[in-house]
Amino acid sequence: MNKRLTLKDVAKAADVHVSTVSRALDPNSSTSLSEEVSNRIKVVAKELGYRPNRIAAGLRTNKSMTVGVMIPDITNTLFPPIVRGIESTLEPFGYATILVNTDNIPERELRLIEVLRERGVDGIITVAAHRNDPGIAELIELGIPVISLNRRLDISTVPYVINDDNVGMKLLLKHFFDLGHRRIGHIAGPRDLSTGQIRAAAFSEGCKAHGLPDCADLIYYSDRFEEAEGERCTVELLRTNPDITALLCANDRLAIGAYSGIRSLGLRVPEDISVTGFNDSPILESIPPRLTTVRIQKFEIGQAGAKLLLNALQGGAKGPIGTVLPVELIIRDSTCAPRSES
Amino acid sequence: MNKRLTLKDVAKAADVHVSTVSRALDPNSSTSLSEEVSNRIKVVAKELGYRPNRIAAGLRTNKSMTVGVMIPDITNTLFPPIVRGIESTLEPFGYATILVNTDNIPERELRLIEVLRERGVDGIITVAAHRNDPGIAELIELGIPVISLNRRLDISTVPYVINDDNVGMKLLLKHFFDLGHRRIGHIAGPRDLSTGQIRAAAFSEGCKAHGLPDCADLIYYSDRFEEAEGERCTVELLRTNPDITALLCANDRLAIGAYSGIRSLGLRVPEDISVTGFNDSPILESIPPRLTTVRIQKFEIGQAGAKLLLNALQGGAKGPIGTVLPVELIIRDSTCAPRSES
DNA sequence: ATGAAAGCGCTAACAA
DNA sequence: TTGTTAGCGCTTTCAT
Repeated sequence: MNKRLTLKDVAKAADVHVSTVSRALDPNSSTSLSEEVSNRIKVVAKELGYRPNRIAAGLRTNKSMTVGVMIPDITNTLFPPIVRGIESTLEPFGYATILVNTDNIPERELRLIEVLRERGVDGIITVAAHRNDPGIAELIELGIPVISLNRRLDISTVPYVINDDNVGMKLLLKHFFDLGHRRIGHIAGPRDLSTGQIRAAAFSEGCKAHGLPDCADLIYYSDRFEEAEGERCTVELLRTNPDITALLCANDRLAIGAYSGIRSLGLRVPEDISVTGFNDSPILESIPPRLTTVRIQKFEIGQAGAKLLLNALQGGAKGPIGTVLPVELIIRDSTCAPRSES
Repeated sequence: MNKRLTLKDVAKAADVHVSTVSRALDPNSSTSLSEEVSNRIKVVAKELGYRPNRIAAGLRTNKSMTVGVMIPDITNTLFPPIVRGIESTLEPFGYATILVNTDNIPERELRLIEVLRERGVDGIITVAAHRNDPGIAELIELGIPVISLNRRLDISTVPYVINDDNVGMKLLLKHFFDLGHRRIGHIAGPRDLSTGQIRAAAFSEGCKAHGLPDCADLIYYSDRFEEAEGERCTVELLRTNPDITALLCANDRLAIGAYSGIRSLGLRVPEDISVTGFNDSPILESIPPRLTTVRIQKFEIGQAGAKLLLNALQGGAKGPIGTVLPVELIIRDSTCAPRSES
C-alpha cells in the first residue's frame, strides 16, 4: 500500500520547488518556465507515475472537474442513452460525472442536490426537472451552472435542450387526421412536467388547426408517466367518450398502458382504437401491435446538454437558452383508419 | 451568488471556535462536548443552512465519500438495474457514485481508473472486469477496495458477486436433455471474461454428466457479447455440424444473433434448432419466439456488491471473497423437442 | 470541555 | 525564470 505520490515527491526527485512542478505540469500555466526544467520535471513525474490529486487542487481552485447528472431512474430505458451522451462528451474534457436517481420525488431531489453540492460539482445537468423546481431555482441563485435536458423549467433562465414536442404532436395528429379520425383523445403527461404540458398544449392547438371541435374534455391528465396511469386514464376517457377512435398518448409508457385499458374494455388496437406514443423506446419494435410513435434523439440530447454545460463552465460566450432537437414520425401497426360507422 | 458558508461562519455566529463546531457536527466525534454548546451549534448551523464541504474534509481525512462504478456501457440493458442497486444501497450511507463506461476497452479502462483515483474515490465497484485485469490488480496493490460484480477475476484476492453461471447452464442443459436433444452446441462468450469461461466449462461438464460424447468441437467462442458475433458463430457452427438440434448461447444477445444466423441458413427456431440465452433481458418477452433463458438477479447483484464495499470501507470483519446469487430457469417458446429423424 | 495550531496537496500571489 | 509563502475548509493532536 504505497502512499500516493504528491507534488512534493516529484519536486524532491527533480530537485526543484513544488510550485515549479505545479507550473510545469499545468498545461495552461501562464507563467514562463524554461523548456529544459519543464521537460525534466515532466519526465520525472511520468517516471514516478505521479498523478495529481484533484481533490486538493479543487479545494484551492474551487473547481472539482466533476459534474452532477440527475435523472429520475437509470432503469427507465429513456435515460441510459442520454447519460451516455453526457458522459462521452464530458469525459474528454476531464470531467467526471456523479449520477443520482431522483425517482421524480421532490424531497429526494432536494437532498440529492445537496449531495452534489457537498461534492463541489462544477455544474449540474438535470433530466429530472419539474416545471417549477425549487431546488434548481436555488442552484441558479447560487450561480451554479445548470442545464435541463428533455424537460424545461417555467423560469426562463435555465438553459434547456428538448425534443420538438410540439412538432412531434402535430405530426401524430396529422397522421390521425389523414387516416380519417375525427374523435381523438389525449392521455396527457403530468401537469408539472414540461413534456406533459407542452404536448397537451400542442394537442389542443393541433385540434383547432384541423378544425376539430373543442377537445378540452378529451384530454385526461396522468399523474405519472407510467403504464398503470396510462391504463387508468384510458379506461376513464373511453368510458366517458365511447365514440373516440384514436388515442394520442403523451409517451410510450402511457401508450402501452392504453393497450391494456382498451383491451380491458373488450376493444382492439388498432381496429377499434388507434394508439400512438412518444419517445420510441427500444422495446416497442417487439410489443404487438408495434406502436406508432415519435422518435426523439436521446444520445444527442445528452451530447448537446454536455456541450452547453462545458460552454458555461469555460465561461465562453453565453450559449442559447433553448435548443430544440428535431423529431421523426415512426408509423407502425398501432394506427389505422377508423371503422366506417355504416 | 452568495459565497458558500464555511465552518468559520458558523463558529462566528455561535461564538465558538471552528474546531468546536467541527466536533459538534461530527456524529461520531469521540471528544466530549457539553450538550448545551453542542445543541446550540447544531441549531445555528441549521439556521444558517450550513453544508459541509466534503472536498475539504476529504483532503484532511483521505476519505471522499465517493465510490467509482465501472461498467462496460450503461446503454446495455443488463447494467442499469445493477447500477441502481449499487446507488440505492450506497446513498443512504452518504456515498455518491461516479459512473464511467469502459466499452470493454482495456486502455479506456486503465484511463478511467486514473480518473477515479484522481478524484480520490474510496473504493471501486467494477462490472467490467476482465479475468486478467492489470488495472484492477494495481488498485488492489495500492490497497484501494475493489469489488467485482457479474464477473470475477482470475486473481483470487478481489471479492466478487456473481450469478450462478454454473447452475444456470446445467439447468438449460438438463432442459434440452429432457426434451430429447442429444446434439447440442454452445456459442460461448469471450474467453477473457469469466462469464464466458465459467459458462463454457459448465457446458462441457454438463455434457459429460449427461453421458453426451465429447463436445469440445461443438463450442464456438465469440469475441464479444454481441448479436453480430452470435450470428457469425452460429453460422460457422451449424455449417460444420449440421446435425445439431439445440444451441445453448452464453447470453441473450448472442442468442438473438443466433436467431438471425439460423434463419439465414433457412432453418426455423425452435422447430429445427432450439435456442437458449442467459440473463433474461427485458426485451425478450416480446421478440418472437420468446427466448428460453436463465434469469439472473440484477438489482440484487448491485446491492450485494455495494454492501460488500461498505463493509470493506468501514473496516469491518472481512466479508466473503465470493458471493454467488441463485438463478432461475425461464422456459419460453424458443425450445422444443427435436424433430424425429424418421 | 473548549481553544490553538498544524497540516492534508495543491495553486497563486508575491518576491527575488 | 524560479522560490517563498499563504491559504482553500476541514479534522485532529496538543494545550489549556
